[in-house]
Amino acid sequence: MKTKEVKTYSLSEMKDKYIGKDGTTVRDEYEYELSMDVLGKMIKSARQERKLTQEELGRLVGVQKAQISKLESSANSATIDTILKVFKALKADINFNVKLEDNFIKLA
Amino acid sequence: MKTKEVKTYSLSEMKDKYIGKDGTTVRDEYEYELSMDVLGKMIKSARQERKLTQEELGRLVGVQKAQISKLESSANSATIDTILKVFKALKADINFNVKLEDNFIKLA
DNA sequence: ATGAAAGTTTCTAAATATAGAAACTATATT
DNA sequence: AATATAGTTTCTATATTTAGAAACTTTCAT
Repeated sequence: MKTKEVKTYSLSEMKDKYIGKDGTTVRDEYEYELSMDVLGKMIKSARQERKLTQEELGRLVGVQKAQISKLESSANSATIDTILKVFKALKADINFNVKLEDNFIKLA
Repeated sequence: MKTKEVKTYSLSEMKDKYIGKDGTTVRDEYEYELSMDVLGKMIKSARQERKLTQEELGRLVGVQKAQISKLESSANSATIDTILKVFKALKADINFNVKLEDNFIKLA
């Protein structure tokens, strides 16, 4: 997998952007640009919110803790299937959207 | 890849849910549950909005038209890398979020 | 400082995705 | 109906991901 150095934000940094509103955080409504990097961090963050160790999450997913570690550190580019399996085990919903940019020019 | 039969909506069906607001559609703000199925349909829909054939998109991504066809029909579970490559070629931003469900019970 | 628990890395094997090429099918257009 | 264009499927090869197991390292509590 080819990787590129990009400015990253820690999850907590990103989550700090949330606006507290009578108890419920809007945090989970915050949108992230899709990347394996952020996805891995989201898995870790969700696992921690569930108070699970990598081994426990592994058991829920049906894999070794080593797999969870690899996913969280985005050691490689996971398949959609794998991502879904993990979030399902965490009882988390993952939603997305696509937005076309304005600057597209179709060349002949 | 294991698949499951689920009730699906066509992209246009889904997009019909948008609320028109002075010219600009809110359509692109609509959120979809992550699945290879929907992802494939989004690629197709975005490609069509760009007025590209599968062959042309293939050229932009750097693959044969057959690959684009496979992705759009979700013949398999793509990797995040592949998904990103395609949306990048389409000059489209893909964002996501994760929401923890309430009904999680950690068993001992 | 020691020990236990949690997380990471490395090795190997197996499964799956990616890819091109070519044949095939479907869709339009005239 | 014939042709061109667009999209799909099949075949084969290669690359990559997934996975377990075990060794290793880090972190944390005492």
